[in-house]
Amino acid sequence: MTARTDAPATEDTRTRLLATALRLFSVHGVEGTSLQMIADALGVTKAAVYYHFRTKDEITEAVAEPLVRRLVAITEEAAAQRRRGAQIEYLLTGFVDLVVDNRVLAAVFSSDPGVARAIEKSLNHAGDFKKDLIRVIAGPEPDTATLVTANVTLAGIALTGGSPELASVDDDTLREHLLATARRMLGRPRSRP
Amino acid sequence: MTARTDAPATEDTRTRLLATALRLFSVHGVEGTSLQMIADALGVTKAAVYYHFRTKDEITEAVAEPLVRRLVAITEEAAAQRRRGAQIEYLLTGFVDLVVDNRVLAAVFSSDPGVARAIEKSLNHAGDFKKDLIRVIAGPEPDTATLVTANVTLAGIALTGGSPELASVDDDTLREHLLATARRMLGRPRSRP
DNA sequence: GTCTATAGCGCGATAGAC
DNA sequence: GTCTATCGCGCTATAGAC
Repeated sequence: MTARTDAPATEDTRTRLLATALRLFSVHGVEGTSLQMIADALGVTKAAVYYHFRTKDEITEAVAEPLVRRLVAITEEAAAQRRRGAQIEYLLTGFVDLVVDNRVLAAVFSSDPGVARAIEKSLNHAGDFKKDLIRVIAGPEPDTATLVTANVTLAGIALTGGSPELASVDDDTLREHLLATARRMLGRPRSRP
Repeated sequence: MTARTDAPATEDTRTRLLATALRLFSVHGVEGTSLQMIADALGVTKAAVYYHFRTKDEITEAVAEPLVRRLVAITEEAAAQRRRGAQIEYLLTGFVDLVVDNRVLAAVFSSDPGVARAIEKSLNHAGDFKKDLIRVIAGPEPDTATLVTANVTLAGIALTGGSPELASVDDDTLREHLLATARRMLGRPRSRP
């Protein structure tokens, strides 16, 4: 029973491929990364890449999947908190951690239109995770003001993580400042008229 | 002296082309819009488009130019205000107006990596307008906390303008809420420790 | 099961006819 | 000022070697 598991030996190349794609996506963006680049970096041909993934969108989705999974998990766990304050606090810390851990990639995935399409089309939940996220932050039946604030905060955090001006800031410092900024926006929703 | 001005009769087609490109960019994004689409929408061939612009980047730049010009003007006028509070207020209202007037396009231009490249490579100031913008908001020699807040706010506003969840909100309402959000973030910088 | 070779098609771009 | 023709490259697809 040494080599008879369900997981095929392909996993290794597949994993290397995803790691390579992730690195290239972070540097050149998704649309800026060609299958040829990925193949060259791996030392194989384009067709070999095509054996593991049938389309570029599938690669994009596979690279994004761990991030989206983590985001969905954070959203669900946040929603499970009893107090509203705890829900928001849980989601903010989780979201900021995610962005800081993936800096450039989070910005690329938040902004690159090709990525948004690939993710929302395939990651089976049909791309509602973004809506769920906003709903936890803004609460049930939010007014427009709250919706706008939630959108600005989350979009701003995601993009700011990959901002070149802040590349020299270390992770812990960035995390702290992003959290402080977010809390200032959303921490005490009851203090609004 | 009817047809002997320096401005060639080409201006008309060029303008139509830019208007068409702007519309298509707003719908499909820049990378999602092919020269063929633009040509078809105009009823000409790709090569005809190439008579007016040498590259797709040039079209992108030309479409973005009025927005960037307005942004640069707003930044300069804001910097010319005497009091810090007036500087921030001027820049915020101008920036929000710009975003609301161009909703989808502002989001596309803020996020699409292809656009960022095209703009920053060609619009002669070498793309420093973004830095200038942040500098007015964050003030001279800003600390990291202020930099982060400024980045989150501006990026968030630009992206939120084009957010599908807020498409049904009318311009005036959106403007009001974006401004309120921004002011809450940046309006009173002295109230920070 | 993993890869190479090769081909089709669309896109951005160029050269040159009208 | 607009067109046809053509090129190189990127994504996709298939046939077949190992």
